[in-house]
Amino acid sequence: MWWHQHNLCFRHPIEEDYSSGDLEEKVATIAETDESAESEGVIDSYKRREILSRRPSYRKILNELSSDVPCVPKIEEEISEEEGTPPNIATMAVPTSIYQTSMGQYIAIAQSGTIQISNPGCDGVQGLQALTMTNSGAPPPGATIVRYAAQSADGTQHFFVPGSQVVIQDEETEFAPSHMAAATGDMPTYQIRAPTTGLPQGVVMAASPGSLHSPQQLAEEATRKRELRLMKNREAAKECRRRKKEYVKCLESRVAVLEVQNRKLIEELETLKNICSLKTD
DNA sequence: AGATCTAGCCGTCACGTCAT
DNA sequence: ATGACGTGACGGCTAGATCT
Repeated sequence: MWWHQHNLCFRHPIEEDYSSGDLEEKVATIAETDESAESEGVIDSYKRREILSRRPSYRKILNELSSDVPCVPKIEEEISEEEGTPPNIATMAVPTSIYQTSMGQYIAIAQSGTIQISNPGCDGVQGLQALTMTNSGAPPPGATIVRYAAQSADGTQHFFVPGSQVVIQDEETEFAPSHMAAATGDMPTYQIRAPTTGLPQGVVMAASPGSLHSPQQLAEEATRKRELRLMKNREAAKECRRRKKEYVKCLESRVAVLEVQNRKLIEELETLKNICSLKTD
């Protein structure tokens, strides 16, 4: 596979990643026809899809690179799989679930119901922020208001918690009673609710699939599932793009390093040549 | 100033891979 | 077999640059 070779090669994306002869032939054919097709403004997207599939994840590729070259940083694995509990969380209450947000923050949900948020970039307890669950209040039915002692608020954040629920940062504290918003000052409010983004905020689908009977309920369930899938895919796409950027940056830095090495080797060669010519004279 | 181009980002779809 | 996940492709949107 091309990323196993120790020489860097940038190729048209359509050419990437195919080592089997059959596929290479296909790729070559497609790559050639691609140009002509593009000139005609016609691209066989079906064939292209066929060729473009089976590409390993950027994480895999980059980690392959990093195993070859120690200076290449590895892309972080999911904390639940490889990294384990972040150190600044491990020192606190024993969590039952740990999640990572798209902002890189860790959320630990303890058995007691306590939610802890930590910023991986911060040291020790500084990066850990406590959440207080206040289930008894005026918030909409089914939604749990979570007060989050944030140190800095930078836009809306969605956190995923067990049971296909979502923790949603409410910048305007629109679902918190005004007196609560006043009491929390600048602290943003968070809600835990079902990910029904297509439905009005605060509406929670309570029915389980097994208890659905009417066509309307089935339709609602289907909509809910679709919304959930879209939301997850949205997040996945963001993460994928982030990894891709990281991957490209890594390749660029490798190019820079290899160019320097190449220059040095050329200089060395010239020096040796000069020495040889002097000796022969 | 308005039109056009370009690059970058995002959401969605389709599809392959992997784990269960 | 099936669901979750990762990623390429595509189209829409936007901001900045360039052209007329």
